[in-house]
Amino acid sequence: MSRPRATHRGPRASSAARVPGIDYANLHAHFGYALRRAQITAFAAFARATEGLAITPPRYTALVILEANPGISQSALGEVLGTARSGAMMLTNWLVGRGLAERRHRPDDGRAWGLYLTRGGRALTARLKRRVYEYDQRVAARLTPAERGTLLRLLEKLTP
Amino acid sequence: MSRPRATHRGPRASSAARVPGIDYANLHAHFGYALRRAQITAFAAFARATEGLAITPPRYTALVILEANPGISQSALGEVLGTARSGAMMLTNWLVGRGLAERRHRPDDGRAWGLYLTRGGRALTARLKRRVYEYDQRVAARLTPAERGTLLRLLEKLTP
DNA sequence: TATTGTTATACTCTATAACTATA
DNA sequence: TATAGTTATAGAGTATAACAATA
Repeated sequence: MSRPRATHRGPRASSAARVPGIDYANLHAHFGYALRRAQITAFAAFARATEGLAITPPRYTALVILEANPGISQSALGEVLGTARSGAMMLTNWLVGRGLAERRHRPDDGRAWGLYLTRGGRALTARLKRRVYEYDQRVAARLTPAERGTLLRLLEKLTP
Repeated sequence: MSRPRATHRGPRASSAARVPGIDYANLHAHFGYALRRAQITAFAAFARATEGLAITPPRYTALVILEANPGISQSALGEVLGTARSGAMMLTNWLVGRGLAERRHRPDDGRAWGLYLTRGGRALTARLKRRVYEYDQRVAARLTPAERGTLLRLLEKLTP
């Protein structure tokens, strides 16, 4: 996925700390392992930022993408999220059911929907963006400003 | 989780590439998003490294932990993996069912098991470690040696 | 023939809670 | 009373496959 495809059920308490007395061998020298641990930390921050709002990472991504790409089709949304069409549909159903997004028929293509945020969806998205950004920066606060830029650059370089 | 807790079902085809024509807003400036994309790349490499072996990240972690901590209890293993006791049990059942690990009664505590790799488990673990390391390095090859060290250091610093 | 959306189904992983046996 | 292991159950998330409508 491009595509943050999350398996994430909402707030989780787990931390990424090492268990004392355990020999981790060379696990921590692996990028896959180190990335996973860091991601758990970032997930925990996301969960706190969206507490009580039933927003998961893919839902958040969908809101941001819909805001920036009004009229996008369900298939394209699924492609961005890296999920199958059926998954994009259930996600869209959830957004529509909450009154956050709506489907509009496309004049040019009778098969596809155009997806749009509702007023409530735009309001929630704006609020979420502030909160998620705030908690993201709180995680990043463990690094110096220079280190933050370096980390983002290296992560981007790692990803094709 | 500490704890690489994977939701990962084996080889997955998804890539982490951007979809052309889509406005991603400032998603890529978020550490949570960037970490997730990088992790997807690392997962894909892990899947290739373990192709056909039915090894998932938590299973791999369990093998490495059992190798380095012979006699560890199921509860401790669950704590390392960041999963509930029931999850540690199912994972252990899987390893035992494949003949990779065995439970031995502890002389000092009648409640707990001591977990040990079998000879086959040790052989598979040794093989997996080489392969996973190889693919991990292949991902890291997109970075210079200096950048690799920097990335690991920054990821470690990000994680409490 | 290919594509969009839809529905149904199954599978994996995980969590919770209740139970037992030991401590 | 607390802990290790076990079992059963439920839930979220995802994938696959088949179908109808449209291109």
